[in-house]
Amino acid sequence: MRPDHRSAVAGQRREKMRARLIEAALLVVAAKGLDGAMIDDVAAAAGVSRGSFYNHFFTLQELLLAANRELAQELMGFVLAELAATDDPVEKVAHGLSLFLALAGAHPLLARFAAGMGLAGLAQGSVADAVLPPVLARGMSEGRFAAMPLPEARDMLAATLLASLARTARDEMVDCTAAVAALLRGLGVGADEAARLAARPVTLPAIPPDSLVARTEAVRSAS
Amino acid sequence: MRPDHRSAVAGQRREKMRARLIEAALLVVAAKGLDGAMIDDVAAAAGVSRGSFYNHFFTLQELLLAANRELAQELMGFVLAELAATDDPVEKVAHGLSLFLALAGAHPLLARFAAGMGLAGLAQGSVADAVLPPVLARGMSEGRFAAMPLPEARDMLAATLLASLARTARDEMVDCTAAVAALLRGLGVGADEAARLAARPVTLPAIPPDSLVARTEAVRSAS
Amino acid sequence: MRPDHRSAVAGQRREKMRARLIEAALLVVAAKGLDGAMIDDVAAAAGVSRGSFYNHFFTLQELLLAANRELAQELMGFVLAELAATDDPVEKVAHGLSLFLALAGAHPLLARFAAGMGLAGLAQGSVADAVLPPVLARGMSEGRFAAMPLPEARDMLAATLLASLARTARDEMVDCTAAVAALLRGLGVGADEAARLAARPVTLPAIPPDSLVARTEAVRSAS
Amino acid sequence: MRPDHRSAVAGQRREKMRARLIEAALLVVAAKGLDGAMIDDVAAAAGVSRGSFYNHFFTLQELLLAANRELAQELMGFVLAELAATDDPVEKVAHGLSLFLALAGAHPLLARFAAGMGLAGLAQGSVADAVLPPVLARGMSEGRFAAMPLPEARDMLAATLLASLARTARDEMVDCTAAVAALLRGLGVGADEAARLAARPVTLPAIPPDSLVARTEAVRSAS
DNA sequence: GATGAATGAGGCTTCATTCAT
DNA sequence: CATGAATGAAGCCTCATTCAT
Repeated sequence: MRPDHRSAVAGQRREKMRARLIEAALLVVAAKGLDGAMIDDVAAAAGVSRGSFYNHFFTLQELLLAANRELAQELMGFVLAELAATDDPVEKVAHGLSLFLALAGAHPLLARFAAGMGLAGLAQGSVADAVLPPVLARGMSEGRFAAMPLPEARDMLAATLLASLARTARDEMVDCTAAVAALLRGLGVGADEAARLAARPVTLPAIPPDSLVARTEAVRSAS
Repeated sequence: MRPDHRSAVAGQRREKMRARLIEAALLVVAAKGLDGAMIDDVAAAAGVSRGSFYNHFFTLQELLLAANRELAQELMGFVLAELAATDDPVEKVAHGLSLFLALAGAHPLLARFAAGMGLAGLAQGSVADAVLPPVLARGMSEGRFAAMPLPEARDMLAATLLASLARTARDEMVDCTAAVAALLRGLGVGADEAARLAARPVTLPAIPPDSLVARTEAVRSAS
Repeated sequence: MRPDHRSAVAGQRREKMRARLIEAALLVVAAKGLDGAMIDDVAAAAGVSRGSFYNHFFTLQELLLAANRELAQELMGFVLAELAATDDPVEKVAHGLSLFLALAGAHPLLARFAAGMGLAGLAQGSVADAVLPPVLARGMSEGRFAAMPLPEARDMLAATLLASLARTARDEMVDCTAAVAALLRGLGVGADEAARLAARPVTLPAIPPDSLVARTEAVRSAS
Repeated sequence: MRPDHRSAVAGQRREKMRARLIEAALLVVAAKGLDGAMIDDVAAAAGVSRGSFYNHFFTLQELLLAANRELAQELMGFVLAELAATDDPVEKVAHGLSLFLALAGAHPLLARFAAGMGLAGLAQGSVADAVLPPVLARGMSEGRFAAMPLPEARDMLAATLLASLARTARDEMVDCTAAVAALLRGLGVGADEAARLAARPVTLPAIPPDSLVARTEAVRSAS
């Protein structure tokens, strides 16, 4: 039990509490909406005291942003892992969008959370902002996409996906194939290729049991 | 001064107060965001007392929805008036999107309000929901647009426009031509035609001085 | 019921609530000490809601300062009224100090409040600061007091009185005659004259029933 | 390393920690005032953890009283050492008051702390209460001071000194000579002798480098 | 209708204290 | 002993809503 061991243990516990709060935030926002979420709710959902919240975050906003960031990073990780073998930018975008929508359909909790966060989740610095522009740029430079400013392209994809999430969150049906095909066309992909790529069936990525998504689902189904 | 004259005068005053409150709501939401807006702020911005607010609306939510509705109706009216002479659905959509973005660019106040209202402003029953589907349906049936479910098409247009408004509200530049061209391609319009239609210069619709938009700008510049 | 009448009535009501809060503050500080006083206590003691407090004061500190100021002004008014006929600065100071101590002895509530406020009550801008220096200056220029800087003289008088109030507040006996005589000597008055003036019996000033002091005593005895 | 050696070492460490906390308390109260001081501040200023505080004191109040007591004892020790050679009670009081004011002037930190503690620092059982009455009693019995109750005399001296400290703490100038002369006159000393004694120049007592005062200054200047 | 004082539920934040490591 | 995360009681403050004038 040397000092560095002590502090390592302390750091792990701290990290664990932070993770619990983030899971709780996902659950609460999914259940009561962004504006219905309160610090007390989150603390209660995490099974900790009100004060513990303040030991880790200054404001609810800060926690929600952290949750949004971690969630997006994790999802993006799953999607990118699945796309690792794909080299063509058009296929990458097509399959990526489909995978993303499939994930949201399989985990309505996430759809509700993301929809609740709204356009704020797309802001500069978001994960979408980090991942989309490079592949779009490559596709344009290779002539696979029509040339257009990156922000406009990114916004069209991200905002349309977000609208789909919002529909999923409201339990409305979403025609993913049509949505992806339209977006591909918008990027300049030919109608036939767009239709073919959008129609390709997707396999849901495996969700490791210690991931944020899995843990949150576990907590939810337990309650 | 017969009773019906009295009540007519009273009705006019009532209507005027309602209008002032709606203008005030636009200003306040544009300035402080949806969540920062409070009844007191709105009443103060309208130059009336807190109590007067309750003589006209039950909740702030109600006022905001009314403001959103009136604003959207008015804007849509301007755009549709401009499009009255256009019969082709593709041209109608192309020019309509361009006009809408141009209006938002000219009146950042509106962009900020609409961005503040978020995706909620697109919900079922919204003005966008009333206007877009018919013209999209006609375009599809005439073979001018690719066939796709209407909700997906409407969401792509509305959400992408909203993202553009949000960028305008943040004082970022928006490449309207590129955005409109991408959306037209997404709807199935050929790249060349999309580029040509999106590039057509727009004339800002005239804003009648007694319109909500004009009055709000007047109040804003006075303060 | 003309507009100005309406607003006059409103202003009176506002003033009344302010007065009630100030009375309540005196009672609460006297009962629980400066640091024990809380906004809730004051509101409850005034028989009004928590929110009403905030309609009139921003912070408890502000209310306490207002209470201190009003109390000091009123007391000083009683004392000065009694001294109106006295012209000699030495007599004025001697009798004024005695009267003040007698008032405090007769109204322990005030002693407790003033003692609770501590030296802060003597700060620049206080009533003592407004009243003492002129008479001290006159006494010095007439050669009745030893020449010395006014702040030092004022502090000696005010701080020593405050210490006496604190003893009164703790229910200890205070020898007012001795204290006043010592202070007069400190100002440069001869020992004999100091003793004679300090020993002069005082008649308590009449307390008008609508004064802050009287109203506070009434509220206290009612509870 | 026999048990008693171990415990002796432990005792020294304990004593050292206690001293660090007391120094930290002086610094914090001087910087943020009595009511602004919090356990966390003190612990942080001492460079130890919150928990360590509780290993040495039960409450903040206890620490502050200890700090006040140690500080007063130390200061009084410096002053009394300087006065050891003086036998006459009048000279003892005169020089003692002057020394005390000079010390406070040279160490504004102490003035701020003492001013922050307020009249509470003068309460029964305080160091001033232990030191002043005997010398005042002797002076009165020898006919050097006017006869008066000891509490009144002690309060006049202590409260006036405290008011001077408060002025020093607010960075206002204090005319020590005038203040001391007035107090001596108040005690019954003739004006001429009072003026002469108060005007006598004082030599600041030497501050041993391991004293509380010196250590605190050292910590302060290091930060 | 208009006014704005009064209300109080509801949520926020601090900070003294405990306690497992 | 030292540490610092966790706790939760205790206060603070806002703001939607009511209501007498």
